[in-house]
Amino acid sequence: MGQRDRRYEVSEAAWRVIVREGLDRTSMRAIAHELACTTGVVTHYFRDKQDLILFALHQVTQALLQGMRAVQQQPLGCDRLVAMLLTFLPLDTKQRDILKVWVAFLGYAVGRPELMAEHQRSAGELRALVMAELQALQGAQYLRADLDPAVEANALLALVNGLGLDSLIQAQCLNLEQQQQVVQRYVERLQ
Amino acid sequence: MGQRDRRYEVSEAAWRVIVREGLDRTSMRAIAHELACTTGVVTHYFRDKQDLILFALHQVTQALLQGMRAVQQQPLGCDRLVAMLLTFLPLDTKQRDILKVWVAFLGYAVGRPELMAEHQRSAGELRALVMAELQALQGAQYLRADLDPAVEANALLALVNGLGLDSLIQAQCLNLEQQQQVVQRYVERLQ
DNA sequence: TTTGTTACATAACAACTGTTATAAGGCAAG
DNA sequence: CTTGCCTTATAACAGTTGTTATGTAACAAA
Repeated sequence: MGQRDRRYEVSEAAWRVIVREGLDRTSMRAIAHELACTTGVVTHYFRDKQDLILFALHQVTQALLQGMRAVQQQPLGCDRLVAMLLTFLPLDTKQRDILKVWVAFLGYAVGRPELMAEHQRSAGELRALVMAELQALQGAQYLRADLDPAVEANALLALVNGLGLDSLIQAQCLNLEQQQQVVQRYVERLQ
Repeated sequence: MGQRDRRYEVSEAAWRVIVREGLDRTSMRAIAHELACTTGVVTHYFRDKQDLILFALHQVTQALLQGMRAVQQQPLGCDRLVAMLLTFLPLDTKQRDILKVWVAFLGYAVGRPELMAEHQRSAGELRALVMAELQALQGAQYLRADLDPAVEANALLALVNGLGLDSLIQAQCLNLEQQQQVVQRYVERLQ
């Protein structure tokens, strides 16, 4: 087991504590306890707590990007775009946890410009992917030529972000099927 | 100056600290310092810190509801619905701060079911308002009769929530005019 | 004036925080 | 074996946290 893997283990332990107890209760000692070891391990693989936080936040971005890239295996088409967008909805426990950690970090970034900048970069990468998808669909005549890919990419991401958030809050919201329909219909209107 | 007002002053001081420094750095002492007094004031008007947090969170909900109810003065129509939805977008500094505090609290509520339930109640009230508006518009033949008000209310709120969030992250996102257009177009499709 | 309530200040408490230094064991290379 | 590195444990540090108790003015009611 390399040191790389150990870093991931610490980060994943941090995730579990964040999801279960909240980010502010995720102390070095709590992470170590989750990993069933002492704080010596945590401090050995991460300089600072901020170092750990940034690593864990980066993991969130990677998880989201990985989910989106996975559906790029499918053949080009509007269904692929929809599938890509549905990646953001918390359909299983894992994606639900990803969203929870993401929200926790976003709230934590309020009043912290350097962390908010990290979110900005992350959102930029995701938007670029969706925008490229839209342009590809436009080029293949799947979508109308008069719409602005940048605007639509933002709108679509905002929509799925909002839907995912509502799911997290569990505001007696739409079930997953209904959420998928909402996204589906929005995409259909772009055709 | 009654005791009610003093409670609001403390809560507003807490808001300012949250926006400027982040929720986790918003300690009793920081709030007192922001109010230019000692912690005795804070502890005198709030039993717990949780008591203070819940009050401040409730203030966020009230601020959002107040903004939505204000536009209900306008004559019924699709423009009123759009105006109601635009309430959630951070067009000025105050609404931007409201959104920041809201996001901070939402992230803080991860791993805290009782706080998440408060968000749930808040979201429920907002959704009820939008849903009532949709039903009124349907009754007046402004909107198509075949669409489900509950689904559309959720979708619309998700859209504006997502747009507002993107604005907060400042992800080189759409400017306010473009965001308004996105909402406007979505509503037009419901007609 | 006396009394009692409200409003605020001060100080101390134990618990917890991130950080750091030091030490001990595991294990491969020489 | 010895040497040195990697990993982990332990302990202590100074600072911050929420909470609580106590003290002290201000001020209205009696």
